[in-house]
Amino acid sequence: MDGVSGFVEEAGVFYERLGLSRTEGRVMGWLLSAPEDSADAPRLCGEMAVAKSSMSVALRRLEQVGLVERFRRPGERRDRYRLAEDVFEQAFRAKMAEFDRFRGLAERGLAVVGDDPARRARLELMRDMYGFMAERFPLLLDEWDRVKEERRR
Amino acid sequence: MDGVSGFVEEAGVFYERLGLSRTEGRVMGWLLSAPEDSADAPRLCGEMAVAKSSMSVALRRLEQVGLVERFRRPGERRDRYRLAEDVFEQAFRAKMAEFDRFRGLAERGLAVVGDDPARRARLELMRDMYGFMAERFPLLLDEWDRVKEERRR
DNA sequence: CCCCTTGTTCGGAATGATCCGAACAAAGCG
DNA sequence: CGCTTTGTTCGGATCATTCCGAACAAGGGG
Repeated sequence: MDGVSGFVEEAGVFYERLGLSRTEGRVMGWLLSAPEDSADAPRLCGEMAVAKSSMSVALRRLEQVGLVERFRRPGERRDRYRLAEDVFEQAFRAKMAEFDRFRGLAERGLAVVGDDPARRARLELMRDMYGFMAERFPLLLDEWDRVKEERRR
Repeated sequence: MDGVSGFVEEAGVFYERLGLSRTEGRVMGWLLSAPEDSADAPRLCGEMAVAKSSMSVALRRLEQVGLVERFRRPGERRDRYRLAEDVFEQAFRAKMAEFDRFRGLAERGLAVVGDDPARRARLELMRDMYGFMAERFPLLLDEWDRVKEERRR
């Protein structure tokens, strides 16, 4: 209870800001702080008082985004859900993709703007900066992998 | 009219995904591709067919977020608006702040979760990773500044 | 002192997203 | 073949956000 359900709720509004729905965010929060490392749908429904239909779409979307994995133990009849092995890395990659879409937007802008240099300068800067970031981000992830390994010892 | 208005609209939905409103996003798009580097409110209202009340709140919020600057030429009676000098950098810093809030969320989780190691491990990983990113991000911005200067020559 | 311009605030309408309960599809078991 | 369990889809209700038009404040000429 208690502190935990507060945390779940907080995670809900948190992830909501990132484009997930409230319940999707709550599921993330619950799984992040869960006693077990996976749960089935009825459990999650009861845990956060949500209709199973809503839970169905929430889980499916979390799965599609790559934050949650769906699996089934052999012989079992219902699916179970757990955080993807690389949830955080996944979230970062999503951010990176966002950067790349920004670069794309800048390029679309350059395509429609004329050739007035002053007008192009801003968009070129935008394209270059987001391009730079999209390029460097994977390296940062690699570096994190190394640091993580190092800290583990 | 033309490609440009299409671009403005596209920018609208783009920035909407980032938490701005549609019209706020359109303003960003218009300023990004504008012939002049600033505009006043009536101009923007006419340009994208929006009530001046809506434009008022949109501009104020863009100003508060730091994406747009409000200024007035001496002797003039109405405000003008332009993209902040460091729009993109500003946007990146906002992202970084987001990372830091994530780290905070992880810490709140650690505070409410017990001391079951398995349960703490995930949240600790989350805290460390977002902490790492929040730490490295400013360096990336510095690096971009250098690269930008270098390319300029 | 009055009026005109500029910008903000307020109440209500419209739009969109989310969520629920119920109906539906699929699949395994007896 | 039924029956049960599990998961998805659908229509409608609810809720939040956005936007508009009108009223309101502030300030600067004349």
